[in-house]
Amino acid sequence: MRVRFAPSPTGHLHVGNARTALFNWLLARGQNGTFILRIEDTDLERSTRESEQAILEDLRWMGLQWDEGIEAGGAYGPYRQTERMPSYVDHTNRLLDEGTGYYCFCSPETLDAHRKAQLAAGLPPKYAGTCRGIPAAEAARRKAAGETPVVRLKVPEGRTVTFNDVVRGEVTFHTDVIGDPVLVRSDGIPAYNFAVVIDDALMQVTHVIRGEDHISNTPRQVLLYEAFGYVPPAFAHLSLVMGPDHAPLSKRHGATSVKEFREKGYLPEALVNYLALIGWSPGNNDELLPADELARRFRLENVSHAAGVFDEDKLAWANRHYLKLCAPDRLATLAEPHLRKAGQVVGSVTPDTRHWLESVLPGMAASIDRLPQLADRLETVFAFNAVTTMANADIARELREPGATAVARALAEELASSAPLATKD
RNA sequence: GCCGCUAUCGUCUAGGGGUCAGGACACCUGAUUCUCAGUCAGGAUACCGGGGUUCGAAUCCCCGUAGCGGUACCA
Repeated sequence: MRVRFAPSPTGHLHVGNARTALFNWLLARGQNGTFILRIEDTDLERSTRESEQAILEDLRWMGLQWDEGIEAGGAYGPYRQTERMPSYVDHTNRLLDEGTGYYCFCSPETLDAHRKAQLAAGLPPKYAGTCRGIPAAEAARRKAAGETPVVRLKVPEGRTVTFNDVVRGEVTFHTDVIGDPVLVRSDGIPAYNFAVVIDDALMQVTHVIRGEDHISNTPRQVLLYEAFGYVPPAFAHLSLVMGPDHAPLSKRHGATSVKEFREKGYLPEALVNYLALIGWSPGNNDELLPADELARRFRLENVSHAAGVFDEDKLAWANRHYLKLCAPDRLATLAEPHLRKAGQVVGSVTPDTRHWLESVLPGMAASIDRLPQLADRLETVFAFNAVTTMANADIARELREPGATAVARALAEELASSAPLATKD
């Protein structure tokens, strides 16, 4: 089994995409498969290396190691689409030679006018097929004369395309509602539908697990597999992650990227566990399980068909759970940037400070939702003022009770007999 | 508009022809000799609507409705 996650490097990793990556990873890990990471950077205007790096960093942070792909290498590279042009050119020529692909010289304006007219007439706005019949010789002459055509796929008329979706079952589309898709743009860069098919086929991907937004593209892709004589992989379309209002989760709902959740102080294992619970259940009424156990139980067939609402409260609940399991030294490491941000840690951390943090943080971590709240807890220690505290009548009365005095005395003795804290700063 | 996908508590879900429709988050109540958090014990809340099939439908079928996706030289 070979699966892949193929993000476009056009921004940070959205939790919805992170979930898609996770489901791929879970399947690969659980079934002893190979998890491939491919970068789909054919949108030249929006793709950046910075985004690519950010996505890689987020995936690593979540612990979703890939076996093959960008930076990891492998026998099916390169793993960045813009570096795979020779394959695309080769496949374009095959289609052109066979006549299943053809040059289209229609201008964007013409296309746009036609689309609007179709819409106005209440018809599906598909490409009219104007350039389907242009002879090869004429196309060659026009190209030589400087025109820059796109290459389209000739979608067969009057038939049906069916594929079996692992999560949804059989899905059928009629080719009459599919316009001839653009395979190669006028600048020679392949379009999504074309590049994915070639890459997935050449990389021997066996299961294409991706977002539901690609379900309508699938028949076009199946047609391409047919045109090339390749065996289509199994498809599995995951429903989308929504906001509380059932609109796709976006910035206006608050945090949406893995990076933001990391900065808000969620542990990677909490995010991973929670994300796995949207649209899937480990069974047995279990919810909080380590990633390897999730992978062991994961079945694509059990993934929900319906979109799920992202619930940060439940994420926080998972985070509380993992915060309690967090080892002291790791907790100190994770907390440090947040304490630093709160001004509680300044300069380099001395072994004494480190030791103190490791001993005091775990107790506090038991009652917080997120890492930054550790600073709030610590604040009660740093900001304690005996004078103002005793000025509070209720507290003063409370502390004068016999029981309280005994406790205070015992604490003072305990403190006096233990090693003093470092006081040099 | 057209095509496609989807529909169990507020939310994530289990289940799936005969169940007290189960769990979790959130919420409410009580306990934990004050409070907060935690923890523990309880509680309230759901099968989108209408038709069919059937002895029996939340479950199967059809229609409707709603949400989402697509209908790009974005992916």
